[in-house]
Amino acid sequence: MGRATQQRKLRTREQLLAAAHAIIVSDGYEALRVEDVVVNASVAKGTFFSHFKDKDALMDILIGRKIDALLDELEKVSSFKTVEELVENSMPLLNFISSERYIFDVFLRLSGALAVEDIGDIATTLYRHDRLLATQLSNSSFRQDISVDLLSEGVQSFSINAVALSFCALHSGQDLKDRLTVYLKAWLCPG
Amino acid sequence: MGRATQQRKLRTREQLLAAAHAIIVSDGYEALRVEDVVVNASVAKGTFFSHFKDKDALMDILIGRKIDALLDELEKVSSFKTVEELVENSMPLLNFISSERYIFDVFLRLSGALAVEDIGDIATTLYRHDRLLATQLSNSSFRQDISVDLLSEGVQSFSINAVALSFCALHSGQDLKDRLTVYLKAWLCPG
Amino acid sequence: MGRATQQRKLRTREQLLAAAHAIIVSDGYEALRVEDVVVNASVAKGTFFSHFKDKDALMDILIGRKIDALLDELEKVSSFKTVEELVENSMPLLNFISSERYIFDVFLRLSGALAVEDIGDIATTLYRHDRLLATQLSNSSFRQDISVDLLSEGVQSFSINAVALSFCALHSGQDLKDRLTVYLKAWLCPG
Amino acid sequence: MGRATQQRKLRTREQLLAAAHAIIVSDGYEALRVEDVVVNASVAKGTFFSHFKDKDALMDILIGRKIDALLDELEKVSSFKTVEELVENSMPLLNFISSERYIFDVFLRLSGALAVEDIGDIATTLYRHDRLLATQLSNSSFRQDISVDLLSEGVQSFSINAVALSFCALHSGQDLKDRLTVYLKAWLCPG
DNA sequence: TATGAATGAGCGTTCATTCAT
DNA sequence: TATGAATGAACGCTCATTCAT
Repeated sequence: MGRATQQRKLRTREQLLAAAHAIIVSDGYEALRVEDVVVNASVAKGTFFSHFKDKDALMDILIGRKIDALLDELEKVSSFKTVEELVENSMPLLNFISSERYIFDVFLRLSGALAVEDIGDIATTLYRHDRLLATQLSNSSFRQDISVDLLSEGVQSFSINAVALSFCALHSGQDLKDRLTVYLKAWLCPG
Repeated sequence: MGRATQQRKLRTREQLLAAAHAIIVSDGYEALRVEDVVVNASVAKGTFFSHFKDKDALMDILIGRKIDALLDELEKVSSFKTVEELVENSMPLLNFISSERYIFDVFLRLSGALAVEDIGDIATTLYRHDRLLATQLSNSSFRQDISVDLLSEGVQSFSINAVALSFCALHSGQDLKDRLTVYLKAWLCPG
Repeated sequence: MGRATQQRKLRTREQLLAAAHAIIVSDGYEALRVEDVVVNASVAKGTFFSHFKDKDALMDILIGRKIDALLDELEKVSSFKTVEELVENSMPLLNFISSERYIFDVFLRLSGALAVEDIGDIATTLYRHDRLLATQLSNSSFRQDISVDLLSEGVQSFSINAVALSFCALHSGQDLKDRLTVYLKAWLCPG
Repeated sequence: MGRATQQRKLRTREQLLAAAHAIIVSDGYEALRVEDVVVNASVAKGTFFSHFKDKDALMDILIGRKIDALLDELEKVSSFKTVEELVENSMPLLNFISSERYIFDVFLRLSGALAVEDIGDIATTLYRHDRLLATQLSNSSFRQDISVDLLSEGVQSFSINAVALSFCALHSGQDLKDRLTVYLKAWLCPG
């Protein structure tokens, strides 16, 4: 593949990603249609599939990019002094996940794939999240009777549960935070 | 509405449910087609939609019934002496939920609706599950520093997480059980 | 059938007609659904069909009533001095017919049935229209070289054509009148 | 769009039209089912709707083609010496229009759209009919006191009326012709 | 690599009408 | 007479994905 061809390919790919991003910003992830993406990118339908394995692959990249940006922020904190601090720092990510059912489903679907490398970019991102959380918890002084990995899995379990409950019309955004705080206090500082 | 007419409607409804149940037993939930249901029930397609809002509504009822049956079993136990006993008794339900991605999705979607009456039968069922678990935990002697409701929500969080992980090809059924045991020991008997 | 029963039947019938009329007034003929009629009349679906052969029968009555009222007005004129006068007097009826495609279709469908008695109320009404027009024309002094019946059929042909053209978005209500005037001058006063 | 692709699309379109035509020839327009068309054309259902907006759009094309063929015949005549000749030459088209209620309805619905280009092929065809008739009449020597366009519209009005009446069970095909002859003599040769 | 026509299974809907009670 | 559950044949549509050029 010549240099020019390579550049063209890259440009097309970015056009597709940009078009998809624009749609998501205005209409949400759920509403994204391959048809619209290719039209907005001024590219043929088939071209889409020569750049991305399938629609999910595109979604993973888009969601992965977003989460990566959020993790960049989260990474600035090396440890948590209190549960409140942990919750506070988790909110941007959780708010994103709870912003749309579609995102939550992707997240949940792939969070079971933590240790699997070949699933794609988003799995890497989620793995990064898992490791980051474990590291931060190991630098913090919560309960010491269980492994950091277990501690981390617990935090994730409660986070997911809190987000799931937030999809019920009765639970507002504030609820998510309060609920998670209660959960994590009981989990991280028992007794 | 005359008594006879009422009975007729009920009968048709049961025919529909029975036909759907038969399909699910042999081919799974995912494979259920409205077309097949009405043919097997010897009923017109229009009739289906006068009984159920859409296919999902039927699915909810079917899944709800199945869970109800499992809860009937679970209800025979009034308390758990050990985490192992709790896990052991939870397995039938968890195995069902993890038996098909479709079921898990329905379960997760509706488990956010606890205590909401107007969502339909399955919400009632999930509420029943929540209450049953809380009662059983209150009769058991696990950690006493937090409310029974919180204890119950934690159990559910970990259960869902364990099931979610079980959908990753790497984790087998045995894993689900072991993983949950580890989780719940850390949750129910900290320190 | 007892007197009381008879009265009840009549009352139900009027309830149905009233309910239908209300729907038509607010949503038009096209939008009328048997379902809505029976609900508004607080009557069962089947009852509708014991009062009217089918939905069309109801429509015919409703449209027939409306046309009859218009003919009552038209009847006050015994002859036309000019084409303009004929057109002017025809407009209420033509405006009604052109007010909705549905009405036009019914009108056209049944206007072929002029001499047939057993088609229903509306046929009688259309027959009345035909006779009325013929009488009025015979009292007028338009071309005398052809029979009054033929003269009348021509007027009706042109009227229908003018209404048909009015359904094209390009032709407004005023057009209908102007167009018809040109037609009828050429038809009624040739040479 | 590549030449080959373009040809392929055209070929598919013709397959669809051919399949539909075959059905119509054997069973009539009324009996045409989209399902049957796609099966006979060995094409997916989705393909149908990417070629035609809906079933009606296909019907319009088919009816338009048929009328076009009839107009090709009619075009061979440049003028009419007598009303009988005009009627005689009009019969193929009128017989087609009166052969099925469905066709008449389409014809009537669209004949209001004369001179409107964007309605579709059939409108173009009807426009062609209108122009052809006007030209033929202008070459003939019927009444000269009115414009050729008006003369033509009158012929069409009477034709439509004659066809409409032919749908009444009482009027046979012969009637249509006779009736039209009477109408047109009075219209074209008054006095 | 790019193109875009074609795929295809199934859902939800419509709604006048019938018929057993 | 009144009831209302049941009928049933299409239609339109969805939309990610494939494949021949």
